Amino acid sequence: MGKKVRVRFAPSPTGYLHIGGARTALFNYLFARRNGGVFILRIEDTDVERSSKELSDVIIEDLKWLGMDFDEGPIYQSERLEIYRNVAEKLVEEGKAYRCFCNKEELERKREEARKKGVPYKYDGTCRNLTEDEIKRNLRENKPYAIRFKVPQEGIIRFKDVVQKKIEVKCSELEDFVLLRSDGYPTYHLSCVVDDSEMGITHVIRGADHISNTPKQILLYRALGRDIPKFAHIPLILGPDRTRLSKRHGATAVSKYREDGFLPEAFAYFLALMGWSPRTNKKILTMDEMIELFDLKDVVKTNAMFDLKKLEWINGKFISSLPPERLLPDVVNVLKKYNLFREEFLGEKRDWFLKGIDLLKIRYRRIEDFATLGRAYFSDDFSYSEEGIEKYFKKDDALMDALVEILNEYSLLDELDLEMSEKILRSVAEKYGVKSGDLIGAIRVMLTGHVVAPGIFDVIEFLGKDRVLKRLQRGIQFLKSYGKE
RNA sequence: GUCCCCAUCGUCUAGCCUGGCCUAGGACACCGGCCUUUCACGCCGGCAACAGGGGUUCAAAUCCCCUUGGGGACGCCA
Repeated sequence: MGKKVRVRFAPSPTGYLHIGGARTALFNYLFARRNGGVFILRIEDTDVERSSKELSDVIIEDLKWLGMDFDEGPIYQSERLEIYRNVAEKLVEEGKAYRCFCNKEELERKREEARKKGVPYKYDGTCRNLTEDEIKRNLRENKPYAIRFKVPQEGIIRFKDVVQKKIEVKCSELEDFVLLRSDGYPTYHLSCVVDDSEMGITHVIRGADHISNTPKQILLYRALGRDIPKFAHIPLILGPDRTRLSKRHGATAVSKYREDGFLPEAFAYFLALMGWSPRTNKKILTMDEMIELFDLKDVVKTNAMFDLKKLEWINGKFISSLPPERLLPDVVNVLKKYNLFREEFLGEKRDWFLKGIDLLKIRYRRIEDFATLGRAYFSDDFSYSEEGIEKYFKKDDALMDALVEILNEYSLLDELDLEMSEKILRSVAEKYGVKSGDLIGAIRVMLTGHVVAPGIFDVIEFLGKDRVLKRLQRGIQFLKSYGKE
């Protein structure tokens, strides 16, 4: 029996939650839930300059939107500074780390030099072998210092990544990396290792960009005498140009997709599909189903490219399959955004509103579509599409007569329902020798503004007698003056 | 440049570990067709890949080596 699984998502609040981070969080979350483990949120805000509380709040909000709730945390590293300092000092006492008095300018110069020469830069170890006296003098002079880890000169670090292959790096490739900066703040390596081990993290699931950090951290675990967790480095997400997805590829913030009308269920599933193979014939999976199926063994090694088309397809699938009640709040929001919302949609017309969502959802891929493509269903203020006019507004006497007769017949009815509206239309079409398709097409554009719509009789029933008559009148007027010859 | 990792349709991937069932499967996208009052949905069909070269073997997408290509890391950022 292994230990209880404990994983963490550890973003640094120097920007919004981006797609890559969200997916890392998701894999951690799925893994934790699948194994009855604990999912912890840790905020790595040790870079005071760039971190902010606002940003970490937004990240938490985005995680929750995606349906990921954490069991412990958020733990802020900025509140644990004392711990890291103590560990660093202890390492110095034990001779496993040392004070480095080199100043930044000096180091920058050496790095620059190395770059010019085209040789790989590595800290030269100037302060590694300082004598006791030199150290004392520096200290007495109050020279600022950083603490560096003393990397063994020889040996090979090997680890078996859960996702990748066996990875091995020679110690000679590693430099004496900084643990504690001269301002007293820990670097990533220190705070990460200290926290992971103190929090009892069993599996470190993170982006493949961290692979090269792992050997250093393993060394640190050893120096500290702590258990080394399992590592799972998941492949990166690439933009269309095959480089790591970043701001310049456009929208990378999760919040942007939320605003653009993507459903959290859809977005999470899409994220999971980049780098994970659920091995099932099911096309769409909910979060619970993903949890059921998730296994790190099914995480692939190759980087994935972000494919918006697929996201949209998945989103469309979710929109189609979700009950209108679930879609309602999102549709309300987007209608508000477009100034199409009316209070009665949530009041006396709620059922009618739900019916509308249900009618439309199967052909929409974004929530936004309810307000754009679906404008005519919720507002009387809409125009006819070019395509609609072109295709169905033909000047034709028989068509015109039929339209007028339909208008009359409809107005005689108490209520326009699905059956009656169709019965009347079909008989009028026959009477005037007009193809019912042409008649329906023209009416569709008059009622909805588009050539694309749900079944016309559904639309008629949904809009109701009053609106149908008004729109028909308006349409007939329009046809008289602007119809195509 | 140095080190590390990766390599199947345009894209996401199955198959690779434990060679033969692979004339390489699925999905998105794309293109046809059916259904239909339109579109969408749905259904049917099509296009399309083992990066290249050497081995090993009776047999290689699967194992080994090289080349090429791609990505990542080389900070007192995380």
